[in-house]
Amino acid sequence: MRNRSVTYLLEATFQALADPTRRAVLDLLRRGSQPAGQIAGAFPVSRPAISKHLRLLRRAHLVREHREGRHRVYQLNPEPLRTVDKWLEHYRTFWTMNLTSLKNFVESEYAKETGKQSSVKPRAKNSKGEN
Amino acid sequence: MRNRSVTYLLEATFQALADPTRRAVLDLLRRGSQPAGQIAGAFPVSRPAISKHLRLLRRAHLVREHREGRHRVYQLNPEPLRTVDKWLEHYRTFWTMNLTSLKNFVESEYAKETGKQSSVKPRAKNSKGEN
DNA sequence: ATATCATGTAACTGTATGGTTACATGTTAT
DNA sequence: ATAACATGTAACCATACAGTTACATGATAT
Repeated sequence: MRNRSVTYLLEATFQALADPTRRAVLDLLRRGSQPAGQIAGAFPVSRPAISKHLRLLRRAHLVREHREGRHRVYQLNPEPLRTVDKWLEHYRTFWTMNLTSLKNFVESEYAKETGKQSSVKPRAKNSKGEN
Repeated sequence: MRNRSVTYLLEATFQALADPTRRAVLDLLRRGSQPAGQIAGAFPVSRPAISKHLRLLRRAHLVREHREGRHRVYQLNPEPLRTVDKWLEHYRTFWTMNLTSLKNFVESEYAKETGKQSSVKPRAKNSKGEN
């Protein structure tokens, strides 16, 4: 379903972005569309290797391809990156928060859930001996 | 420095984010730190499987771990996601640009239909045959 | 000391990835 | 038709990973 689609899209996208060569291909395509051979020429690996990278990028819909004579021109499609951006949204609040207050927040949440005292700050344990 | 390079960090991060279970773990930790066992309890896979996921998340520095008695409490570390956010920046302009061109496209279509002038310059076709 | 709990690691399996070279397919030029 | 070009795919190899079960380690409680 939709939820499944987003999950799958994110999976394919992150997977595609995990490889430095593929990220470099995207960076390259930011400057403009290019045929496969020209893309391959920009990297120190074999042409078939790039062909396979392009396949993964296609699978993630990060690039589109159209034929132009005997060339296959690849074009950047930023759409999936927007999905990544949206996914990041949940976490953005975390780093805008001051790191110290984040730490406190997280630890107090843990304390609430477990009823246990977090080991960091307060030493006021009950009658138990410390150290 | 342990921070080899942004490239390496991005690689480990995207790699870690590629798995839906690991993303779910992060989503869980957004609510608060938890010991490994409790995290594992939230998923339908075996505990060692989660343990390995946590190892990858650790490698990407997406979580931190500290011992608390016989528990190992895992805490979200959003820092690498900030790096991802920064990486996305290059592409963000891209999709806002796409939205802009889409807007222009829609407006020009509207103009064609109504004969109204829009902000998009009318294409002066050359002598080439048009159908 | 011993049992129990919490957790990581080893060993193993099946699958995917990243790389290579060799080959197939389709397009353009002669 | 044929040669040359652009590109993808197959076959193969090594490595990584996601999952499993069995085992090792370390902390608590008795």
